[in-house]
Amino acid sequence: MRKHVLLYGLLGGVLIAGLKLIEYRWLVVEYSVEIYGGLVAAVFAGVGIWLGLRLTRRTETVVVREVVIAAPVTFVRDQSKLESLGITPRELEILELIADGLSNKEIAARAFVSENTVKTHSSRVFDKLGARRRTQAVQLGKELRLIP
Amino acid sequence: MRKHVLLYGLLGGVLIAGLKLIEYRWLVVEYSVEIYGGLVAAVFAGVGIWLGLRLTRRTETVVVREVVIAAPVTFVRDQSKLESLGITPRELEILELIADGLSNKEIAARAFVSENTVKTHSSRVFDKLGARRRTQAVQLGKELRLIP
DNA sequence: CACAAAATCACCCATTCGGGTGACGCGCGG
DNA sequence: CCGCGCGTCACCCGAATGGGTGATTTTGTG
Repeated sequence: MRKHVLLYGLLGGVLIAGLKLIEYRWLVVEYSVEIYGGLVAAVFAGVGIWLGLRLTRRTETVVVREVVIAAPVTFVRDQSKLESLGITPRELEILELIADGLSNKEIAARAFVSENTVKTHSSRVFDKLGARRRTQAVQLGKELRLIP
Repeated sequence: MRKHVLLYGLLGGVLIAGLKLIEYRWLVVEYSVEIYGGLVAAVFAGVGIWLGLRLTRRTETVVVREVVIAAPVTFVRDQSKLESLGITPRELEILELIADGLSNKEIAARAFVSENTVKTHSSRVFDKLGARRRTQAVQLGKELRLIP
């Protein structure tokens, strides 16, 4: 920065000196003062632009901040698969309870229905999932993103 | 950019005109040509700098890239829990197959052992996990990071 | 209201599962 | 060499599970 200012001053001095020299030689007598002014203007404008570029050279800082997004534990149920399989809300609920490792009896107690009802729901959901065992139903349910 | 160039040209024209005017009024007769040149130089240097600034204005770009680091599919078995529970490799293997939704018979076929052996292993692993059903064992196994 | 889908419950039967017990062989470390 | 842990296998029994059928009630929608 300071270096540039000094350089600018020095350059200016040299130019002034040069102009002075030119002036007394032939420019003034040969050409009009407009030419002289234009020349000076052009030179200084050029120097000005150059200086402007120098002074404002700003390295384009690209800050790349890598942010680790919160673990995608955000379970989203695949509603479309749920519909395409024709699994009802109640059946899904039973499936979730099965996945929690509960027995039919425990599920019945928790869902306020009879054990037979739980069996019916589970049978239906197994059928829709193509599962033969509850463990398989759980495995498929997780794989198909029906349960967390 | 083009706008700036046009503006610069226009400004230059106006200045030239102004100078022309000044020239015929009093500047030339009152002051030396050095003053005149200096004035022109100063004006154009200023304009040049301004133009330089305009043309090179560069906004500091901060790019924030949100990167999802390696999905937490990196399952690491909790060896310590495995040891503290006294679960043997074979038992763990059976547990994994149970988690895959296989029946004891299927597991027996896959592990090249009799169904009775599978039952023994599963019984032991259930006991060590404190599970009463295979679904519960799977649930606990996943929770304890023993199986994926 | 009428109809369909969903939810509820029951019963039967075969299979699977879980729990318990006992036994045998193998390899390793005291 | 002997004991122990591990893996293997067998048998029994009761409970849980699944598979099938049928029926009633509830609920939502046209």
